[in-house]
Amino acid sequence: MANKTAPDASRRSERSRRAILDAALELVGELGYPKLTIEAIAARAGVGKQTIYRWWPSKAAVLLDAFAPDEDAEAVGGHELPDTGDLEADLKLVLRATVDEMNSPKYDLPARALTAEGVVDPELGAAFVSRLLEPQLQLYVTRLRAAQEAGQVAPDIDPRIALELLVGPIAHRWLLRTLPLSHEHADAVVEMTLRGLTPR
Amino acid sequence: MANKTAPDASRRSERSRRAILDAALELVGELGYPKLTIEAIAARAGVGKQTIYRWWPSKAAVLLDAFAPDEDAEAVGGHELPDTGDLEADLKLVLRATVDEMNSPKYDLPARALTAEGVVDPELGAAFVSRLLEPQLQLYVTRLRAAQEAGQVAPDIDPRIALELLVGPIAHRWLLRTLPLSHEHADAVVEMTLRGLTPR
Amino acid sequence: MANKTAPDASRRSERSRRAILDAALELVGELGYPKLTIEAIAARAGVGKQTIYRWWPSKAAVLLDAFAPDEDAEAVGGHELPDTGDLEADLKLVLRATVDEMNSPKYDLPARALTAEGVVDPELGAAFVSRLLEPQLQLYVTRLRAAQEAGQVAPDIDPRIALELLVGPIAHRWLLRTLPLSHEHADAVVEMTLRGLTPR
Amino acid sequence: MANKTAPDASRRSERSRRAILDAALELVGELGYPKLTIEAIAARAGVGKQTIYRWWPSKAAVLLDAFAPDEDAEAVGGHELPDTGDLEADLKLVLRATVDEMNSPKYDLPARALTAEGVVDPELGAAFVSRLLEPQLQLYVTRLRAAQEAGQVAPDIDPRIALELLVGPIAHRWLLRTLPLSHEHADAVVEMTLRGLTPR
DNA sequence: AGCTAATCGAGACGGTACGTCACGTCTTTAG
DNA sequence: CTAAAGACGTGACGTACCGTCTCGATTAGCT
Repeated sequence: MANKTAPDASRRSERSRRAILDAALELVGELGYPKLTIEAIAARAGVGKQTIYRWWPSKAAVLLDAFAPDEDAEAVGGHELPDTGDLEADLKLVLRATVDEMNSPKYDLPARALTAEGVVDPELGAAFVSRLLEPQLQLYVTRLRAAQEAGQVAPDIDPRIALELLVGPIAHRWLLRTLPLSHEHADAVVEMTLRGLTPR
Repeated sequence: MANKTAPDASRRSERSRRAILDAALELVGELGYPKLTIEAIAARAGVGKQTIYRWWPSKAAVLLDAFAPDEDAEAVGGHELPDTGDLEADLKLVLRATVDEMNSPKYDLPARALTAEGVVDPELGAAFVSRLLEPQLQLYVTRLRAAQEAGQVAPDIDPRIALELLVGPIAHRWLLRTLPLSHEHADAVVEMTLRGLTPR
Repeated sequence: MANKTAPDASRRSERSRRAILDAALELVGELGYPKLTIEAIAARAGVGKQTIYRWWPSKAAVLLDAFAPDEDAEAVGGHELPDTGDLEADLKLVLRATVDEMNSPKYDLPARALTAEGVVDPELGAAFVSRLLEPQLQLYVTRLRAAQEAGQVAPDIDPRIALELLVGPIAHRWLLRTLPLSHEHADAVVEMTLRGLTPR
Repeated sequence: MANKTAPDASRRSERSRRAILDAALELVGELGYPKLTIEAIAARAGVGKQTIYRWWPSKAAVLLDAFAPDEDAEAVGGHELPDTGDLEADLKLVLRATVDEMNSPKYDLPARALTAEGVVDPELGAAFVSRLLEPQLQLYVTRLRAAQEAGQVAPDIDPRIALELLVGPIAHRWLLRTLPLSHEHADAVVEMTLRGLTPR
């Protein structure tokens, strides 16, 4: 029961909403997240500050909306992973694409900002994960299950953990900048994940 | 030629340094990182603001110093990983300990704060990695090489990547809170990393 | 030619008008004039803001209407001053009543607010004077002229100035709060005005 | 006991104080009191807003300081009324000067603003009266007492009331704008006050 | 052992952004 | 078609911290 006299969403100005979201994306690119201010977003969007505060609780939330695919827009850049029958090749393809994305400033900057904020603000983090990350991860689960049915992956493997072995190392390098991300690295992660360390 | 009139470190007040570091740690626990302010640290430490600005470039740097083991102090809770000859057991032991640490608020809060800040501020991130993270990761490299020599790990495995398969998934869950961290999860990661996904 | 699309007074809602005026009076008592807002009046009156803006140019104007006797209503608490033939007694009676009014919070607060606003806003001031003050002052003129005809006041006296000698000192104390208003003070003003300072 | 952690007045910047006071006076002349904002004063003075809020509770208080003679500066435009032995002439001189002052925009605007604010804000009103008005009024008391000793004023006259008969009517016209202020009016007030209304 | 220069606690300063409030205008919805 | 409701752009509010800058009052470390 919202007792905060919630605003009437049906009267909301779509014009302003878009302007705010666009301005936020532009500015995060120009200034970086820490220097991004609500006042600047409002100014750039030609909007009153209150219009931002009315609809979003924080600049992170604005950015999340700005960055997230529009609700209805089907899928997040495709709603399934490729399945050529060759699991290793398919995973390499996808992880290489991920690496490319993370290496492109257009994606990198806002994504880092949101991720960092989510690390520290659990509420935002939850939103980030459920709206952006989890749908992506489910694609891996689906693909891995298909591989399992095709006998290419051992039946006792938990696809959730498997996915983490693939994605975790990439995310680690990306977020912490321990070593550069590269196609070679992505390939190595896929190969090692599929085969394991132990000699056979 | 440092024309910034660098302060004379020999005259530095150890008393103030400790008070600042302690205050920073206390406050990050009480308020969380975003509400942590230099003014509050100064007030809590009974110190002038300038004394902080003289010695640290940002609140993140203060926190890094506060959180980091004292320079020379012999490493970060031990300078090697256990080596009982049983690689799987040893790794489980270590990763379970890591999980426990991440589940304890005393470690979790400041560590998240620093990590998040490092995600977004490359300079701080580099310091964080080289002072805190990398030394830890090197321990894995060392242990894995030992296992390689003992024939428990295939000779063509790159220990750096291997370590990422182990640590990446844990870090992923910790930072993004996709799913809870647990001993079971740590064990599963170790097992899957060692064996790989492919049926054998 | 009024091109401001003047509202059609014949369609005006009397219900809303009264509610607004009542709300304004209530609120000025509760909050004082500076904290009185149009939004609060609208809310209290259960009225849209536009309904206020349509009919009044400012909150001061609302308050003026709220405070003023209804247009045609027979004058401002009686349309003449008493005339018992004893000028001094009559004036004391009237000024004592004025003092009492000014000492009663119900009158004091909105009257001060309006007066203060009129001091600073000439337009409102003019309205205030012509609608509320001047009719009152004319009563003094009338009474003084009667006294003049009865030979109780010297024929060369300008009743307008005389009235100011009576009313000015009371208003001075009231508005500037130099010293408290009292019946004794009112009496002293009447006596001194009638007799003058010079020994006779 | 000030528990608001009062600022340390000895460290106060005289430079900023003057700039603020000057800016306030300038701006009240340019914009009028209601449009005078603290932000504008700060901007014009080249000063942070906090520096104003640190030392003054309201824009009215700033203006009071700006308008008031500097504390120590001896007197408020002279510390006594003229005494030529001719009371009537002396009073006319003084009241005519007062009228001139009130008719000059340079004095009129800020003085009205302060007076109006004092009418509505008792705290400010008290400061206004005790710092600016009362010292002036005391000069009348002194002059009238001298006249009393010289036998030009009846001994039972209360100089305080007498002064109000002189000043009240002028203030009344000034503040309420009932009729214009003029030398003739001032003269008439003096004459009528001295002689009274009653025929002699 | 005293001098002297740096650091220290303190906090005022010019700023920027915050999040809130009210303004006066405009649009949408229910009677 | 009016009027309630309230979202909107605007702009000021008063507060919180920023990072810089004086201030004495301790401290050192070097004569």
